[in-house]
Amino acid sequence: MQAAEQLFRTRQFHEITLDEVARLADVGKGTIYLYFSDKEDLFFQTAVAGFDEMCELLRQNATSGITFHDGLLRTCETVSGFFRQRRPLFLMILSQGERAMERGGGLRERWLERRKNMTGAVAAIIAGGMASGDIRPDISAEILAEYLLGMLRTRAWELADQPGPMRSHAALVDLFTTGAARRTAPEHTGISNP
Amino acid sequence: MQAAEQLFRTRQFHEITLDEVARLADVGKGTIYLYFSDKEDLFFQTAVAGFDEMCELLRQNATSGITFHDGLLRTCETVSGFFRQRRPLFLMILSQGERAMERGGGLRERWLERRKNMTGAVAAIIAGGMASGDIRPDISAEILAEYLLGMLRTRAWELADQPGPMRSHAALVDLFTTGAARRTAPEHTGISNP
Amino acid sequence: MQAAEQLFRTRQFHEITLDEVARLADVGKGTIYLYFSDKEDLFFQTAVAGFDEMCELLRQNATSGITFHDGLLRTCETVSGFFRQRRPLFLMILSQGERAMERGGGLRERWLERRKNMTGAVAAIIAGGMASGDIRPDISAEILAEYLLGMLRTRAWELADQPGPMRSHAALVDLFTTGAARRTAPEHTGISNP
Amino acid sequence: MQAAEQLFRTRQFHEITLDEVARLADVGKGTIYLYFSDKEDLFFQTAVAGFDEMCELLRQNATSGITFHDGLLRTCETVSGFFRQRRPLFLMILSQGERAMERGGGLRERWLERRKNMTGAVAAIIAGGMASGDIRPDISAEILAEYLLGMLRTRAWELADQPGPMRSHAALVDLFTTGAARRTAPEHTGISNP
DNA sequence: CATGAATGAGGATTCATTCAT
DNA sequence: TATGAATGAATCCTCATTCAT
Repeated sequence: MQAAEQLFRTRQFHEITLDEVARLADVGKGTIYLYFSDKEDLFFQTAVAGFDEMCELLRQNATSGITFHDGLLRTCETVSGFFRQRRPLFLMILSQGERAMERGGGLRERWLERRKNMTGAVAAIIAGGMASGDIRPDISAEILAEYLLGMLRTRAWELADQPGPMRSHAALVDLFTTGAARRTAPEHTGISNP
Repeated sequence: MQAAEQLFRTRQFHEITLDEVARLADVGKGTIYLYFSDKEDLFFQTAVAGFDEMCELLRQNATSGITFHDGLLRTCETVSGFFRQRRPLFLMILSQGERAMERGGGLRERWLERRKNMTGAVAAIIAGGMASGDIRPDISAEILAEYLLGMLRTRAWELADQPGPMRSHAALVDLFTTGAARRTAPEHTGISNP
Repeated sequence: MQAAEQLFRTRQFHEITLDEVARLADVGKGTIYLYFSDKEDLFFQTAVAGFDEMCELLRQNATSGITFHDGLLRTCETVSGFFRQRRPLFLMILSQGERAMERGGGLRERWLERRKNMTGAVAAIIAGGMASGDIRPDISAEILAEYLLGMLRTRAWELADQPGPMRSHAALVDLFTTGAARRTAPEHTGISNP
Repeated sequence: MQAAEQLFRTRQFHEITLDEVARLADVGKGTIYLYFSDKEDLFFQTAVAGFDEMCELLRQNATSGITFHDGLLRTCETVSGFFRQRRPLFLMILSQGERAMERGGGLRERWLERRKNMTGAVAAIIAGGMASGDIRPDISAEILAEYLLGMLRTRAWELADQPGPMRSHAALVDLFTTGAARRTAPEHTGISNP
């Protein structure tokens, strides 16, 4: 049924009719209401499932025995794909997020849990970097994770059509780790200063 | 009339009725259609005006004769306030953005222009940092501006309720400029590398 | 707009669609919602208007300077016509009555007031009969009015298709006033015993 | 299965879902359709069963060897209980009555038969009164029965919350038999005229 | 016989938009 | 130019009914 999340990937909550969902899922309209109490419920279940899927991928990245740098790179790729592919879905999550807060039925809890899950998955990888001495320890891994996610979102949405060298995730990781300031000594991340 | 953007600040596009807008603006409903072709048009005009307002502020920051670092700080503060205060407005822009693309009437052009305006205002400040040698020149100022904006958005939205030291803009600027990597010489808030 | 009460005269609440009402009233569907908050509201306004109309007629009967007996007769005719013509409307009132009690907006008060109005109009005539010595004083006029209304309802609904002498209102009034018991001495109401 | 008439006692036809009925009866929803062709059929069967039950009680009253007056009193008590307890059921019968007329399947006949049954049971008792000389013979027992039922309905529905002396069935029987007119010889509860 | 998941027709309600004044 | 009453298309949701198991 969530296969009808396909619609949520490309269009917005209020642009999608349940008739459409039903038609695409090839079920009767009433059938949807057997499994979801609401249009909103359908949306949240779908969103939550998306999060879970991504978190699963992230966790797989984390457990594979590669270096921190490569792990971070792969994390970026995973998240990037998700963000780019599901822009409307994430927009919906963003905009409907607090709407969920006002609803009963434990949605609030489930929602916050998933959000924390996603951030946590990235934070875990960053925490690994702290442990290995690659990442500064003076900012919490969670906050760094949020900022990294913010940059990835920017890349996926605002810079989606930008050409050029900054397209590589390596460059993004470099910016995230070494910052925007000019460096006198060349670094190890592969982007050579002029 | 745009004073009715007050509504857009706290609620979503499809949650706002034109009756409300008209009532708040204290005009007849029909009057709106004398000045805006559409509900969507009203929205875009409002959004664009918001952008212009912010750009104006940014430009004032840029021209005042302060150091790059202070200018960047003030820029962050300006943008932050805008982001925090107008989360729903920006969400609308984000989500309705491509809708605008498909519409006629030069909206597409006007929209892209304003977006470029905002990014440009931040980019100009960053370009100043490049000129002064504070910012690495190997990534275009526009892209750096986008990322900075992304971090500011993250701070305004995702980290809105986070307590602690990362709340100061100084900390955010530090992260943006020096990066997340551990530095050999522990130097926490300075900008220039040793 | 209440001219669409015509529909309520012949069909039941849930058998009537607002499309029908709108079509018959020759207005847009939305227009109905400008004047009635609800389908239920439309129903109650209509019902109340019906009551008022009947009460108006009853009051006209009461004020005309005729004997008690003739007044009662005319009252019966008036009520009868209403009952027969608006069976579904009254059924609705009956069945939706308590529904109204649970709703806010002063509907409860308005409803009880109208009901009391109708009973009161009949009770006033009966009270006249008490004053003139025609009606027994040991039962309150209101209760007698209720029973008379009950008999009229029976006549209008259950006996609608009964042929024969009991069709005349005179006979009903006789039954109401002199009762069902056998009388030894002939009375003054015109129905002679065999 | 008709044990689910419990629902019909307190709510209206269109407020009751078959899911509810099935759940309460503790059978599958489909099972209902094995025994009833329709929701309406279920309703009529239930209503008819209610009538039969009441008629059975009435017949028991009639056959017990008590005086006419006591028999009438007990009849009133029996019917009253039924009316008060099943107001919604009778409303349904009233309002759906003609709907039954338009349906095939002999429902019309079955319905009219039961109606005649109930009236007949009361009429039989009244006919007994005619035979004993207690009841006037110039109005058919059936019609008198209808009016008596009408008064009982009024008492059960309209006067349900009325306090005071008219609450006793004796008073109602008195009104029915001796009428509302003032009597020259004040004789308040007796049945036979002097 | 019994079931209950699936169905989809049907209806109340909202709200952007128009247009006569 | 300003208005706001009128409009009706659009959509969520319910629930009687069916039918494969």
